[in-house]
Amino acid sequence: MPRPRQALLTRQRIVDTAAELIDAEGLEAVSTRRLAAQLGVRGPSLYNHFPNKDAILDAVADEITADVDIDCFATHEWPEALLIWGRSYRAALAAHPHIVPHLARGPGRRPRALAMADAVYGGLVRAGWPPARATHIGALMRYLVAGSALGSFARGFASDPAIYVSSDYPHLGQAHRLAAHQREVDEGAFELGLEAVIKGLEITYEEVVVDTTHRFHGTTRSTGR
Amino acid sequence: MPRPRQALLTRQRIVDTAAELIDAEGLEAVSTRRLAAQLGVRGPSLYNHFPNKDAILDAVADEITADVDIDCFATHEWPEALLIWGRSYRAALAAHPHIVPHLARGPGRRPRALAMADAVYGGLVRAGWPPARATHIGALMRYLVAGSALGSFARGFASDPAIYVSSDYPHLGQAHRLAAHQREVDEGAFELGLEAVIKGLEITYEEVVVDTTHRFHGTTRSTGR
DNA sequence: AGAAGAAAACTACCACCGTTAGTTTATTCG
DNA sequence: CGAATAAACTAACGGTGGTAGTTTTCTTCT
Repeated sequence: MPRPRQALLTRQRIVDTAAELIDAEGLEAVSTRRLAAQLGVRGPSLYNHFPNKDAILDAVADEITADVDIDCFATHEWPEALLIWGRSYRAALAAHPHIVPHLARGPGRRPRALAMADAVYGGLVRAGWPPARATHIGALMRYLVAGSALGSFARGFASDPAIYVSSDYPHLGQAHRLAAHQREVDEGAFELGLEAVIKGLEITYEEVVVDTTHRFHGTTRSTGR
Repeated sequence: MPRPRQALLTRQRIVDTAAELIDAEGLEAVSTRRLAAQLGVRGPSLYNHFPNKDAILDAVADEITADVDIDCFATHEWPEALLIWGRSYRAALAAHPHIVPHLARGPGRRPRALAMADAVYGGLVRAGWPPARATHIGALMRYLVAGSALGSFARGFASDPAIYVSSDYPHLGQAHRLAAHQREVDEGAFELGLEAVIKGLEITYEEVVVDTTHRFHGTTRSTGR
């Protein structure tokens, strides 16, 4: 079957179908042939629209972060902006957790991720954070978001309860019951971490930014570590 | 070549060689044939010692976490124990960052990871943390450690500076210079996060544990969220 | 209108992947 | 000593990402 009168594929259709497949059967289930079959097409046809498989997954990842709220950095003070951004970022990834391992394999070409980094970095620097700290805060937030979104990784516990009867792990008898509600654990851990981090950063902000700027325009040396 | 007089392979030798290969060329470079070749052997021979490839990678991951300090939970107050554990955990993973994506693919059979979870959970509960909170704290710490150890993922920035000239990202001109020293960024972000989290948890601890226990043995209801 | 070129599907491969089956030989155990 | 086990091998299976080259359609330019 040569070029059809009406094109069978679109970048958008490929991305959407890939996302569905990932959500339904996980990242490993996505092979070029399998994805193509789902699209009623023959495998190599995908390469008319994407240079390789990674580019498809990058596009899926990029799409998923489309509606992360980054305007908040223009409309709110930095602590609240971090809260809003972090929660919407996490919600976006947690809705498609199977894509998260792909993020762990390199930066890729994801324009929206760059736009996000830009907004966060810009907002923090504008608020007075030193550039290096702004970068740290952005990275730190990504750790929390990605870690908690990826249940299967956050899950330090196996799904087989038989493991925990071993007396090698005397305290885990109750813990594995908690692990059964993994969604709640991840959500709770994220909220706990998010709030703790922002609390801690507000203290650091007073020391590093406010004191240094307003008091006597002094050296940053005194902030210690 | 049938069974040799002296066995060519050992579980330990396979694990060590796999770790070297991962460190030198990354996780994707490890195929059973390639690993076998490095061991002077023929691929399927590995299956005399491990049930499958994942088990080999699990063993590597487990070995790498061998000297994470978990005794600290027996010898220190919980905030300092978290600090010590977190830093040694991160150091262990950061020394072999290419293995981290494998951790993101499920719990696997890693006895040392379970022992670690047990020690952390036990230590926190012994210190008075409610079980659910102890689980959250353990998960939260793993987010920070894994995220910061995996530079290539934490790196929200591509290595190609040409991307950042685009006016779509007005604030990233300086940021990508920081991204060049990715090791330092990850280390800085981790330290910032670790200290902020512990600060924040100490506040929460006062509210949730000390107040509830010592004041009037009240209900836990008042701690809110 | 007609020629030229790009685009989008295809078939046929390629090298590689993880894994299984079955073979041969050496070691170990009863 | 015989039997069972263990550790290497060869051969092969189905699947993978990706390339080359073919055919036909659509678009664009003169």
